[in-house]
Amino acid sequence: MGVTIKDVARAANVAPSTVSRVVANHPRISEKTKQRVREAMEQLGYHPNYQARSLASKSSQTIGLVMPDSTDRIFQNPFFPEVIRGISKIAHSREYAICMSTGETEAELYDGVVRMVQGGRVDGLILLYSKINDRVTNYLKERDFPFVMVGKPHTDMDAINHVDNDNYSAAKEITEYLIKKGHERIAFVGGSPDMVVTIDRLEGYKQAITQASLTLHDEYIVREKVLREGGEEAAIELMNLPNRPTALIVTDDMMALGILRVLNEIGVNVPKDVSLISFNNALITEISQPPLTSVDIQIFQLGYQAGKCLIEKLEQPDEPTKRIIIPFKLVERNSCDNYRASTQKDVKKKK
Amino acid sequence: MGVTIKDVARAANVAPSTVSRVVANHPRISEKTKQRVREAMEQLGYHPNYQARSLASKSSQTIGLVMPDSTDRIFQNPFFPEVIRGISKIAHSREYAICMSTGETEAELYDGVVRMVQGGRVDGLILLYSKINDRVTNYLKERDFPFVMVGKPHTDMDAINHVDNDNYSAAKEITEYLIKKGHERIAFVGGSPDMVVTIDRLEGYKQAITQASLTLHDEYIVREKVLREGGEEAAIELMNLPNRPTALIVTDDMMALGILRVLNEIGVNVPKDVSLISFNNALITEISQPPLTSVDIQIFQLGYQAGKCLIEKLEQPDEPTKRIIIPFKLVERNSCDNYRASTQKDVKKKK
DNA sequence: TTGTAAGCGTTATCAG
DNA sequence: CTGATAACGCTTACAA
Repeated sequence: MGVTIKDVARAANVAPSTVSRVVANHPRISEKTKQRVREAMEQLGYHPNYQARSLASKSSQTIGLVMPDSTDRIFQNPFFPEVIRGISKIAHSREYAICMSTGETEAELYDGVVRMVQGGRVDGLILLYSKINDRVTNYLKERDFPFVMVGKPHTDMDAINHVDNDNYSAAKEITEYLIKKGHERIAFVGGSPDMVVTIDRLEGYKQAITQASLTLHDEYIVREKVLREGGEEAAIELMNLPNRPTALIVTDDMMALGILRVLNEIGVNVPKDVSLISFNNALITEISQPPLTSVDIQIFQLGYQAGKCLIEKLEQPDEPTKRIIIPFKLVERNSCDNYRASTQKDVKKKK
Repeated sequence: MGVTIKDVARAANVAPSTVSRVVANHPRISEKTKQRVREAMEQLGYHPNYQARSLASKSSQTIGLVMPDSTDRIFQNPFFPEVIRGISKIAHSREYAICMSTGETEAELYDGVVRMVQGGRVDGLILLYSKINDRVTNYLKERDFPFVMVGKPHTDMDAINHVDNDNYSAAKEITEYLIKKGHERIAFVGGSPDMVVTIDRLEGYKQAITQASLTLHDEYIVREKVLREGGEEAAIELMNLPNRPTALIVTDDMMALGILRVLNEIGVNVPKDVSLISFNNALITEISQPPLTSVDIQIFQLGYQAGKCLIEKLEQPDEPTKRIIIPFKLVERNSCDNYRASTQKDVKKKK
């Protein structure tokens, strides 16, 4: 295919090993030869062969990305491009390549990961999801293969590098935010119940409700597997409740958007009749009408820090296990309003 | 790191080369030894080392993905996850890995590609964009490196494998669709003017307008670099025109969504006052209110076929250059209506 | 500071 | 049908 280290060596009148050293910027090499070799490289258009390098050095300088299985349409969630952008950024600057692994089913995905790992294609992995009892996670832990998780591990928190938001606090905070606005009947619409993020946020929500001495209604809690369709059905059911909620916490912008639509269809106005608040702060929250109040979880940072953490681990294997918490920020737009009893049929107290 | 071909050979009492043959499913090998070797592999948990394999066979079995530079927020466009899903599907089934290349600037991106190519990291590339005078494209053409483009090449159409929609016809068709609905003042809001897709669609639009003997107003044609913000400004300008359009063709769903919002804000109702039709048929078109009429360009297929085309090229280098056209389909939702003069101040004729 | 030579884990070319 | 053996392009002791 191309020009090899030997060609360069010949051209520069040095040994191949010297060229290798120049490429690696080895300190004990004279400036003179460095110059000479670099010129030769330039002239011949030399580029190191990564396969050979990997083979010899037993490191591929590439990071593997593991997506959740793409059976549902979760993939269309802008979350992924954005984390990837963050990971790319740091990877690029540290000269790591990025390899993706996807699969339609969990088994396919697992297979892909095993091949990547055992085949030596990647030095480490970043898991772009966190769910309970995950085969991939178990496999990696068992093999003691370097990886970092975006999200909170369900078990072994202290043994798994991860970068996450404080989802518990975030959910608690926005619930309190709604309570402060006078809402007492607040519903929670979460994603798949086996995603850790759902669990955490639900916990924060519950805590806030309880702490405010409000009653926790089971009917107000919905967790749906499918990102969109589920949310929409859930919304209708919630609205059909005899004592329907006046505010909705939705754990994903896309889902919230879907809910917004059905609400409109059945004549429920946001934010007048129902307040809506969601997570992720994707581009669409700005575009939506009304623009959605949403929790900015800093997806880009999530990715960037995950990448950084992994690379550090790879380059200094004795680096301690880390837990990195990315701050969140509530971005207020126009989907939340104060509770006004007057607009509701089933009036309670409250002015 | 792990168990190698030699370990397996020893365990099965054969030569390493025999193991290699078994892995490759070489025909001239007895069933007996195949069995024996396979058992040994199973027992030892053998997985071939890809780096070594690549080095020896001079093929990496991986496909590189080249994204557009991520300076604007184009990356948040659901187009990308979806093409990637398509590419993944075929890649997975043919046992190819996927390597991503991104960069913030064009230069960074170009660098990444060169490293991938010259470093032997990938056997071929898929470009997920098509723009005029692209450095990456030129480089690949010059080196005669296998690649396929998603979209239509600006030049050398016959020499570049590509998969595309017939964007000219698509645009023409939807323009005619609007004309049939009675619209005579139809505006075109496209993306960056140096993306080939913008050029093609604009051409189709123009053709339809001219063929219907309507006048082509320059003020009705807008091309904006930035995906969202641009579109929104454009919409306001269009609406401020003395003779404002009654229908808008927007070349991207996200953009259309943004436009939809500003239209609402300035009191212009879609579809009553203005009809809106867009491209891509992303999930958000269903969620939007009103749901958007959009052209389904079958993004998944675009990716799948691009992957297939590349792999075929890689495995049979004498495969002729291909041009694959994926059919589109207009998906009617609720953002288009018949033109009704009554709702407009500046009444023309037309019933 | 630089050169020599032995791998890294495969595949491929010959023999047999 | 199977076994030696030489690459593949690079890194890295070990020498010099």
